Amino acid sequence: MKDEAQGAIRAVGLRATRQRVALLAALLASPKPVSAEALAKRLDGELDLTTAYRALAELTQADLADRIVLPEGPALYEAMRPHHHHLVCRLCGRLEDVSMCLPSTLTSQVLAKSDFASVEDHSLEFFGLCMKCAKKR
Amino acid sequence: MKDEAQGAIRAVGLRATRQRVALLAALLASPKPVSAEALAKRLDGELDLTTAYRALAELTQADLADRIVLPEGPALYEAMRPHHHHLVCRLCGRLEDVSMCLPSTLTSQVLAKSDFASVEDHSLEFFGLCMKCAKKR
DNA sequence: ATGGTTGCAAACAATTTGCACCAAA
DNA sequence: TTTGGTGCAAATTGTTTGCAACCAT
Repeated sequence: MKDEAQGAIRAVGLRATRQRVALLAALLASPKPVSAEALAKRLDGELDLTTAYRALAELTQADLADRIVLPEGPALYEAMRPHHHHLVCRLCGRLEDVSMCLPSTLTSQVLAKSDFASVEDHSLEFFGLCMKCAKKR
Repeated sequence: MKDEAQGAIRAVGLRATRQRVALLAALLASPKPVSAEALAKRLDGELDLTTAYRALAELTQADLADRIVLPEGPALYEAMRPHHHHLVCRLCGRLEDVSMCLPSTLTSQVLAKSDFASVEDHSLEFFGLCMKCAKKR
């Protein structure tokens, strides 16, 4: 796991410091997106929260990590995986992966109708109620 | 404009205070989404920034305003209009409306494949380069 | 060796909260 | 009149920056 992290970091031209390797390894090991604070806490003593923010910014720029911004709370990070989206419970925040994506025709229609030169990316999150929270109502 | 704002506020069961009416009127008058701070500044003396935040939260809950959270910078607000999305320039932040939306079949597929009880809403923003910024490269 | 990287403290940005005063219904 | 709303100041939360010590290459 650490080896994979180390290789990936070197591959994008970054120095493989102890902290960055530990961070990416933790990210790869995490089944769910996590906040910078949670990562720093999980790796208590191995890296400072400031370093976590700096490293996450680098990994995100290098496309080794993905940064998810939700309407509430801190940004969440996950190791880069095939393009996907999320479904978030409005009440408890529970988060599930969504593999489906926009039809590519939609993106080209958006570009065609716009005054933009290019449309390169999008963010798409779904909001609803998870089973548990739906039952409580 | 103020009358429209006052009526709308009363219609959702909120008190039509001077500040709330001014805020919603400003929101209705604004062609583009604006931050709470920009609104408070625009209405300098008419309402405090704190009040702006409080009022915007109420209007948003009452579906009179929409809150847009982008990956950077403060949340932006706009008077509620028919459901739509945005296209944001990665370099200058220029923001354009997108009237197109997800095919409804996509949302039901997402629900079907998930462990959720319902999918009620989504956020969808597109990112690209506006004409001006594309030329500068 | 040396230039990028780290940790700590301090700054910052966006937003929220507490509380005494004020105003809409 | 009374219940909720407002402004101001202060607290919180999330994130960034400055800088001396440090370590990967």
